[in-house]
Amino acid sequence: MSSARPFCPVYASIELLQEKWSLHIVRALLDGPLGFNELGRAVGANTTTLAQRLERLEDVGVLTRTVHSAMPPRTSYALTPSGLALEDVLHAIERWGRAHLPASADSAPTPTRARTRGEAAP
Amino acid sequence: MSSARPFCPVYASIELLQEKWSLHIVRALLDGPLGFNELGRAVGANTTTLAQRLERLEDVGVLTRTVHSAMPPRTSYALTPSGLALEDVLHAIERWGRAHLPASADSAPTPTRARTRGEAAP
DNA sequence: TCGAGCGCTTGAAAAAATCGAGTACCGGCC
DNA sequence: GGCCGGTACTCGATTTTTTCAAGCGCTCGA
Repeated sequence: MSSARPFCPVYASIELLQEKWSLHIVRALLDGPLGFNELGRAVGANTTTLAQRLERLEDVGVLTRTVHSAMPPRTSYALTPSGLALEDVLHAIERWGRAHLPASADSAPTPTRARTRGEAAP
Repeated sequence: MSSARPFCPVYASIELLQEKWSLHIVRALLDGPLGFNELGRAVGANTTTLAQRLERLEDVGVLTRTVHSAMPPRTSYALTPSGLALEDVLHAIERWGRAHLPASADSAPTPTRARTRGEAAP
């Protein structure tokens, strides 16, 4: 097995996906493109971090930013094929979460859409 | 403001896995149980965060801490079935990383060992 | 005998995320 | 017309998270 590798794609992927909100962002975008604030509300992130994360995700080619009109501001963020491929990861996480997380309740009809962010006490 | 917080397992999973080092820890442990410092070196984390993360991961039932001897300190951390189930997630990430991450872009920190750490510009 | 290693804690510093307000303009309500 | 709330983001200040550095009690290998 290679030991002295200067670049490990797995390590790098983890580092990327582990940044706060990146997975949430991808998840939200799997349902279709969204605008900036729209996205922010969907995942529950603040605008500052969101902008940072979006820039990074665009950088690595996970999503694209499309400006429809400068003023009035109208932008939309959409996943690239690369970002779409992250669906597998999200799916694996989803499966795991449903199977192995505190089974406090599962009768929620609307699991998605995290409006109010919050630290849910289990 | 009736907080209709249905508790979304997917959201919670992401929040958990997104904490720094947690995925790295699980990945390292997939190869077999490790001791505290051993694990720390394997993933490249500092002891403070590591202890924190391990406690949390033990809390949610992803891994178990086994103390073999108290005073020559000897402890080992191993994945539970639940933690082992995260292999799917890691696998998905690995596949994605290999397929979609540019082999020469983005400043990836060193994988596990080698290299002097601490490169972030102020 | 002596230093190195074990597992982990503490307190302070650095890095990252969050809050809150602000920019420049549009569309709807009345 | 006049006012509110929405759009996409940025800047400065605060809070949270992660890291650094050192150390504890003890034991093993050289």
